[in-house]
Amino acid sequence: MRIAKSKRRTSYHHGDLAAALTSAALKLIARHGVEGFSIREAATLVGVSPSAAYRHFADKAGLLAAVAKQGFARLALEAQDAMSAARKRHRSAAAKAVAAFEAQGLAYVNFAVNNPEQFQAMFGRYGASSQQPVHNVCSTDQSPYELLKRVLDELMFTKVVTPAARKDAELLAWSTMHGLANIMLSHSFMNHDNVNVDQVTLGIVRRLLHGLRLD
Amino acid sequence: MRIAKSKRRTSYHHGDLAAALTSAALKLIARHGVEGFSIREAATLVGVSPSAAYRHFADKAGLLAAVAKQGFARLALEAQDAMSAARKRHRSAAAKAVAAFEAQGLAYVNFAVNNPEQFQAMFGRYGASSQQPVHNVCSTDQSPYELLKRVLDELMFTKVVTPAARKDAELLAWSTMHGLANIMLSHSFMNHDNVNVDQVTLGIVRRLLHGLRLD
DNA sequence: CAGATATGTTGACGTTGTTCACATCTGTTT
DNA sequence: AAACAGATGTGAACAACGTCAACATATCTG
Repeated sequence: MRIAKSKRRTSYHHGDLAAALTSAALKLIARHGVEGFSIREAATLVGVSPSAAYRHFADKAGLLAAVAKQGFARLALEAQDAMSAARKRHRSAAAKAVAAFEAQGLAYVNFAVNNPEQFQAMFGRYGASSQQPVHNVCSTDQSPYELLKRVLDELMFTKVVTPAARKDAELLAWSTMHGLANIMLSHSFMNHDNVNVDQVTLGIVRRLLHGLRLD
Repeated sequence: MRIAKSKRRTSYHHGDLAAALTSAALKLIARHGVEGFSIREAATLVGVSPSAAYRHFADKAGLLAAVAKQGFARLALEAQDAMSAARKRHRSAAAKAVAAFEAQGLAYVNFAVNNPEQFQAMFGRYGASSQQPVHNVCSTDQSPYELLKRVLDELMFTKVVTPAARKDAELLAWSTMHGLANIMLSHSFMNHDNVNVDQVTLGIVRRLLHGLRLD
């Protein structure tokens, strides 16, 4: 793993090393993958000695957790944008809810496909989330699971369902979306070279929606 | 990472180092996780010098791929056993198909929950499957995706559906099962301490089955 | 201005993946 | 049986890694 050239800086102190390191980490993760990432390379890229990183992060996992955190924030933002845009295209509350649900699924899968390595840092076993509880790495209002729960509520607000059935519906929807996202970027058991991600995703989301009818 | 004591052996040659190494790797992966696994520790555990491993595997990823391969074989076996047992409990072909589908889902999720690290080696980005095409690591008749396709065929053999709809159904089912398995072992966005894995899984599988109606 | 605190550097330790030259065993050919 | 070739294991080495302790320097607070 060749180490890239270092930037120079004039002052002894960096200014915002923590942010610079997470952003460098994001770049490097995108390049060599999460497992190929090294704290030393990130430090060198930022133009700082490797041990400087330890003033801002407990260890390698800590840095990766910061990358994951950033990812959750961005995903929540993108999903919410997509949802509110989708809602604007319809009049009735029911149609709005359906459109929002579809938009959320599309946003989720697209995020995974377009940022596979960050997605891996967010959900993978290596970097974050699974060694530590998710709350350390993702606030409640950015949790994709919470987001999905909310749009599901919107979708079923008229129906009267038992709490258990609601919980089942949540888990089913979350499983399907999470599974689809993982499959889309795993390059396993699929040849999605000639595949339109949006189209396939929308197909699955609609079928899921259809299956979610709680009757 | 402390290295365990080594076994002794009498002869210069080992006999079946490849198998011994994969089995040691499986043990160690179960202990420290995939990312904490080292080829040196496996070699030491088997009682052999680290470089000996390179006579049997190209590199670390190669060894992990072997572990993954073993996992696919075992999963296929368990799933098929569970399916044929389930089929025996019913008379009509339709009921058999439904029972087999349920059994397959249960087997899949249970395998993931009971062998989380091997599951990770099979599907994770680190060890295998994603750097190399799956065929290197899992033969067609052991592919969980193929298995699921077959049981889906059985399930829908009466219905006439377009190939596109069938493909959609396959992807939906595969996404849901794979997603559920991942969620079950991610300890994220769920507190499944007081959770009966079989019961929850069966609930999801039945709901999926319900959503799969191709009308 | 002075001390305290935050931040960055240097150098080191132990571990890792991997390779190369060498040793030893096994099987085949003469 | 002797000689050889191929397969398999060893030992020492290399560069890179995560992490830490001792030290240096900048910034903040009084």
